[in-house]
Amino acid sequence: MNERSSDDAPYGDADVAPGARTIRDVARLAGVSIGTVSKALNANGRLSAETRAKVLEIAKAIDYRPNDLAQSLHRARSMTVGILSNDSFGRFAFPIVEALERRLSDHGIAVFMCNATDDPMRERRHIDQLLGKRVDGLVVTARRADRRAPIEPASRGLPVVYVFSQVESPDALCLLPDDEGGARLAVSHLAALGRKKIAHITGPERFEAVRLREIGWRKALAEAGLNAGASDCRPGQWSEAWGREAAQTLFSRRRRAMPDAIFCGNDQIARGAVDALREIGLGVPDDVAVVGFDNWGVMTEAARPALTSVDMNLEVLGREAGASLMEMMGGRALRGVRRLPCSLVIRDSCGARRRRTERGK
Amino acid sequence: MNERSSDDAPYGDADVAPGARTIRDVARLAGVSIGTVSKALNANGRLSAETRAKVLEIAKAIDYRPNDLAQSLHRARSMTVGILSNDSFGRFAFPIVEALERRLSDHGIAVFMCNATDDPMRERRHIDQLLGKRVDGLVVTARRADRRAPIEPASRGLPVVYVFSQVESPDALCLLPDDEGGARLAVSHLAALGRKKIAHITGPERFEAVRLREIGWRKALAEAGLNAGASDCRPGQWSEAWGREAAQTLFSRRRRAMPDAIFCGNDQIARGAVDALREIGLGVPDDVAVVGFDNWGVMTEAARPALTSVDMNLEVLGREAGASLMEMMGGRALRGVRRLPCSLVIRDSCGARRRRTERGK
DNA sequence: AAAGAGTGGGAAAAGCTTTTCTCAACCCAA
DNA sequence: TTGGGTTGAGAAAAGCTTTTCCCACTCTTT
Repeated sequence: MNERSSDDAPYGDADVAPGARTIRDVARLAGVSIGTVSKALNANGRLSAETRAKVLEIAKAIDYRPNDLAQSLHRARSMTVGILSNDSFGRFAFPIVEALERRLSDHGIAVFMCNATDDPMRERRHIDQLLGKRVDGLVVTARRADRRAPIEPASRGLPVVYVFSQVESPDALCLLPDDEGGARLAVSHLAALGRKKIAHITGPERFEAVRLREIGWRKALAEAGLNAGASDCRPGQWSEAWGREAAQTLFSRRRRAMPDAIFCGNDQIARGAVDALREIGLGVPDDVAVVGFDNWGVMTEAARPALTSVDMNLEVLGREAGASLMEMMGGRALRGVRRLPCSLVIRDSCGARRRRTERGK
Repeated sequence: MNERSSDDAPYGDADVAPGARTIRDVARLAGVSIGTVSKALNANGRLSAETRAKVLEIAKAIDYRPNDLAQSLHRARSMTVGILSNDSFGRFAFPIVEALERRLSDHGIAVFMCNATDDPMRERRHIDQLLGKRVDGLVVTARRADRRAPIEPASRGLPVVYVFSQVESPDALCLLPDDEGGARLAVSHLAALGRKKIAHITGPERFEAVRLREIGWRKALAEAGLNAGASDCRPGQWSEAWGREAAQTLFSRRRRAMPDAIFCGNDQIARGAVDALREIGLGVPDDVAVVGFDNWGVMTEAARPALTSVDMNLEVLGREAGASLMEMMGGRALRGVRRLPCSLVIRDSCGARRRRTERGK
């Protein structure tokens, strides 16, 4: 216990210069060269077990951590990517970005977050900054009505993935939810439950998502042998107020022309609709079934009854974006538009759930 | 036009090696040394105007961008900070993070986004990663019921700011909204409008914010010479359902004991309350005034009537966090708990707005 | 015309790693 | 005893900038 052993030296902070420890500190304390330290830490060259152990011990004792900047400089890969959001990160971008960050950070890749808020100058500055930092890839995300122009550096060979946003160039890789498919899912479900007259209240038509969801609605109606009344599709706003207003209009018709189901373009509209129906005195789902879109918990759970809704599986979108980006960073060239499937989350507003007749068991 | 001029050489991509251009490429094409290029780009040493112009021209032509990794390595400042979020970035963290990012990126500082989702292992990994990347500072944010343990590397001299989250150590700098003050603002406002019996429906008591808002409510009542009935404070859940339920209970009392105002712990509760009141047949704000907390647009605008609500000014919080972090990175030591003021956003549910009697003009 | 001052640009070090190449020492066998 | 093979570790270059120091050249002045 008293002999000269590795326990003798505590290697306190006093032994190393202030600031972060460098490989030099380890080398000096271990009495070896910096090359040897590097080899020991990376289990790389040929070293005696003793030397290796000694180095590792010291490195741990002084809490040495390799400088990623130097590593990146050396291997010409920074192990970082940038995420550029245009509309500020909102309800939609978040789950995506979160899943993406998780995916990438599991592979040791860190994520720079940049928010351009639709300001081209800021976007330009951010891209410059990211290029300066030598990011290995870029993710561009934004909820936008229209397609955006591709980011410039794509031409420089930097991998770029557009997620939840579509770009004009055919060489870009765009990941999007399958809005049309999601709409079909919802409307087919309603049709399968026996609904005959399914209306559609939705958001502003300048959104591509609105147009695609309407197409899905029409196709599903056609498949089910139903037809869309001339005034059964009501584009408007993404708000509860619009949902209420449109529902009121829809149900101020003569009784025969009233819908027995509404497929809504988002959950806020759907919630407005169920509120209006309740106030009119119609039961949901008994008289009218309602399905929303987005599966946004705050809305679906607070609505009475709880909303059945289409989920865009944004986390999957984020994960796939991460996976695609990593493939591209690995050298593969990906391009084109990929639309990932939505799913339908069934709650009480569509009438598919068996009515609970008893409370207890 | 035909003479030898600087327009002769387009300096196409063919003239430089693949990958990002380096200062060497510029030096070679300009026929000067790399030191000279550096001086020209940084307007630093003594150079002839010609040389400087030539270098700048070439740098621009080949789209040269200094390698931040090398710069950071050299000046031992990475110009990056990490943002560590514990609960996933949610409705609260977003505005903060966004303002923070904007503030920092205006100073050329890039932001690493890390999400630990309350997993200590992930948090540890993220911190290690950030330290490896030699971030100049760290922001920790999270909406949590309880105080968290301080991040470890704080002891190493790395500036850390806790925002929207409080930490046990007195040496830490914590930025928080003034929950108590916000509550007083709301309740004093109601009292000033002549309300005599102001109830409080709020969230789970394990949240410090709930406890502080209750204190604010009590103090404001006392200041106004009102007293809090024994059952006028109702902690519960952060949900609309709870808001409805609590309001129903509150108004199933005998008429004399009914409140004429409710201060709610958040906007969801407030919205549930106004819905319940409407269904009971009580008018808001005529019979009962309601004030929410958070000023969350989705709720305040959709509620009928639109909710008056306390705004925590999260963007200000984010901006201040950025400013504080930069001060700390500049060498100043900041510590302690700073609570930033809330403000009251007046809409229709509190009765302060003049009732619109005419529609047209 | 020569000496001194001033000016413009280059060389080199430093910042931290990784990796390759080289070298010294040791051991074993002939 | 000597030579060859093996092993362990160091030296140095490369990756990209910045900055300091120094040198050579030119212009001015006496």
